[in-house]
Amino acid sequence: MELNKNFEHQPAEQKWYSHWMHKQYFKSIPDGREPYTIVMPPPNVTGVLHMGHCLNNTIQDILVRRARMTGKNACWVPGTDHASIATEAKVVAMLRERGITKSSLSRDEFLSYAWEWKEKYGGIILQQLKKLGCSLDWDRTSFTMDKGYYDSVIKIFVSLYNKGVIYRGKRMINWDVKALTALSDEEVIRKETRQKLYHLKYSIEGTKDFIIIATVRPETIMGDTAICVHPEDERYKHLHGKFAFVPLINRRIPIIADDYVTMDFGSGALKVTPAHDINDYTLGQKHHLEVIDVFNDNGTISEAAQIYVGMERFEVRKKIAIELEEKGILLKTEEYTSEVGYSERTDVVVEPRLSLQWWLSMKDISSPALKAVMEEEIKFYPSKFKNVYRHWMENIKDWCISRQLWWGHRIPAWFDINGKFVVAENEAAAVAQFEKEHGITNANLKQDEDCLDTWFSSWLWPFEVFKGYSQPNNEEIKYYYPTNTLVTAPEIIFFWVARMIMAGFEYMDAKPFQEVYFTGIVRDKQGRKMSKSLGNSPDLLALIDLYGADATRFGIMIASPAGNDILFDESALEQGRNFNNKIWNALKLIKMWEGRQAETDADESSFAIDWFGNRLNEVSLEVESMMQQFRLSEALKTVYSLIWDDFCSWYLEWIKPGFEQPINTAVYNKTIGYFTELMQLLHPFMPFVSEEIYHLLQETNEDLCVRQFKTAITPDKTLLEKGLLLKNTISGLRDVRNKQQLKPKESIRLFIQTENKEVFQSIESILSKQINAILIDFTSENVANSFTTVIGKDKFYVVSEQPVDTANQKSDLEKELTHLKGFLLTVEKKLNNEKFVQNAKPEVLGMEQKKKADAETKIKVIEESLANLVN
RNA sequence: GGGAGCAUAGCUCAGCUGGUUUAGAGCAUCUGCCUUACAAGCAGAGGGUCCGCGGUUCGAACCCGUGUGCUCCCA
Repeated sequence: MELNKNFEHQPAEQKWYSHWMHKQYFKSIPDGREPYTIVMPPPNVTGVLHMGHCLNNTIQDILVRRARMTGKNACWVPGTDHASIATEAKVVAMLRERGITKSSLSRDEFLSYAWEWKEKYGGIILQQLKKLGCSLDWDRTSFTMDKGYYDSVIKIFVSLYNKGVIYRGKRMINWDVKALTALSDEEVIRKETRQKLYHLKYSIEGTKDFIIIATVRPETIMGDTAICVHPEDERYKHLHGKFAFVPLINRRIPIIADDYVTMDFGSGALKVTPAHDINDYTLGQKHHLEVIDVFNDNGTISEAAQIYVGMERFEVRKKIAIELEEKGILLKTEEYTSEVGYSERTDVVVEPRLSLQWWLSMKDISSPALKAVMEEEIKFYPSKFKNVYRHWMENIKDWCISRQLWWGHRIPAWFDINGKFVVAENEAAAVAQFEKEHGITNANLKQDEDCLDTWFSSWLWPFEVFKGYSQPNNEEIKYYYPTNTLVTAPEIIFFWVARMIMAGFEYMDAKPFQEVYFTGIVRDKQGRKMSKSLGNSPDLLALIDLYGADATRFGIMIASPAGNDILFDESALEQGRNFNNKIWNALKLIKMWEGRQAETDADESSFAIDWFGNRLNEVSLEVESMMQQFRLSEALKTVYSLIWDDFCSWYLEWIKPGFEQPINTAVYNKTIGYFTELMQLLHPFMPFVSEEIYHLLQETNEDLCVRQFKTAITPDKTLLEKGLLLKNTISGLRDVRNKQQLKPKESIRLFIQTENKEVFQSIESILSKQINAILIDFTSENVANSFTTVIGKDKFYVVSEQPVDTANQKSDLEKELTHLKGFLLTVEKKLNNEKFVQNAKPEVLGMEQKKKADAETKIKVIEESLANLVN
């Protein structure tokens, strides 16, 4: 069979993905096996695949594929999130392009556009995950606004309302003036922002005096309803209880005292604007101040402000500053940097605003969720996130769950014209409920216009994808729940992870997952977070096309320990592609032997075969343990090095027959077996190339994708050590050849001075092949005209046609001698320390004694060599 | 302002219970090789004040304190 020069990823990816699908390997139905379940964090329905998804889903696929190969019934559930704000924003933008404004549409009209958009573009991301090789059970694809899921969200709202956990309340919220909706605290991004601090004069009633106020928001002065000073501030004690006038509009406001004020910030006097600042609001409530809202929903100035009505807030900031300056009220401005909140979705400055919203009381519902993580009923990897989690859960605030949007789950509250309301699953139930609660029959009710926060639906994800709430105790929920592993970004630990845990305990009476693996954040080479605005996010599909899905998976996994950010570097993908090529070439080599087998003497290769078999067992066990600890990056590195170094660089070279010579059939078959096992180990990480090679190695109807791992046995330590000795000896002697500037084709004669003659005899044939020696013999004394080297405790004399470079050799030996003597000194220092001998554990003591003996032997051997050199 | 974390080779990171040959790997670098699987390769080599200072200990990259620098979260 003629093989291509390089592995061609594109045809292999297409062929194997559709083959796996055809065989329904990813499909899971409950059976007698132990389940292994992962629910995918649902991406936004309008999203496209980016680096974060790539990392996250590669990790999940590795875990799922490995589980599938170890006897588990693996079930990985895909799906998408309706993402109310993000999706609605996209639909609004799309409509704007067509010349349609949202306000000109009815709710139903808008929603039909939104659904049309969702059907057209929704779920592109799921198709992209197939390119990456993700082994998802596609029949289970869920969407947070599927009919059944939608109904469950509504029912849960009603249930929580009836339990008294959901309430309606006027609170200070974060208002997005562009999206025209409330935002939860988590949706607000704080950024250091350069601002100006304006110092303004407020005149004091009945005097010619004035008080100076420093503010970054002069456009809100029309909403001022007090001035506050610190009660102990000597500068202002005479003003307590007096009144001042708001500049420009001359409204009379009291001067109050409260120790909330920081005396040494600005002038020490604070303007209190309860409608537009959370702290001022609290202060206002304490002192019973009036609340004057000077903004409209969209961030323009309202009638209540009296001036600048209808103008945009930041425009007004500039204009009012000019007016205040002209009128002599603005004393000075300073540069000032502070943190300002921006909307995560629209990136506009968030306006604190008093608003009537729906709230979920978090205190009771959160306590089992906190306990479960603290007591490791749910384990976090890495565990440092436990602290973060605890800190948030212990200071948890009520959750604002209403959003002024249409795309989402509409709040099931029904109002009459007088503002009386009931909460019910549907209109008919509401009418009945209204009669019960308010004594009014056949009331004319209108449903709340608002939607629920997206996370109020996705917190049900781990059980509702199995209909655990809508069809309690069904076969699937009983089998798959609690799920096994959640793989997610630490950014959404509060948004989503914490709330899923709460919902799990509240509605399933059990945790939603056993363990959470937090991935890192993908950053670019300079350590910047990848984002659209920076344009530093590479086109993932282009990368997959170029390097292949396996190489992409390799590149993103090779340097990404759990919870650490990963610096994305395209050269890692290149390394992955080179790895593919390496494996491919190993296959080509073996394929060359396919038709060139004979019943020759296999003794020469027996050591290689025994050694590699043991090495394979050793690494299999290591990988298993790393996988259990979620050390995926290290596991991949280990497999990489097993294949590249141990298999290709050592094993294959050791068994390789001479030019055009046949290979022993038994050795050949053994090698095919080893290669197969290597591909199996690699498969979870790089599924396509491994499946392709598996099928090319030998004709089979089985697929690697579902091949079960055999149990690794404990390796033979002496054999492994012998392998190590062989490797070290070969490297050491190759170094001698290099230093002697011997060409590969120039052969040498080798004399070994050792106490372990039998060991070297058993590896002699491999050794001679690897260092191109025409003769290997043993000696008990110095060999004349040779280049001497000491490897471990053994001495090697290399005889070649080249003249021996004594000076070079001498300096090498001296360097080694200095090192050893220094080393011996530290060991002796320890051993001569009485306290060490008394306190150290016996095995440590023994080790030190062995170190000393070894070093002394080596020193002796080197000194002898040096003495011989002088002669 | 409050809290958490990080600092080890040029880069990315291991180093898990303090002792495992005076610190390991991959990538990059350098030297030599187009050796009949692979130049996307082979063989070999060099490269370190384990951030600074102080302490605990027979013994510290690891534990404690402190300083510096960076990152993240919360207000």
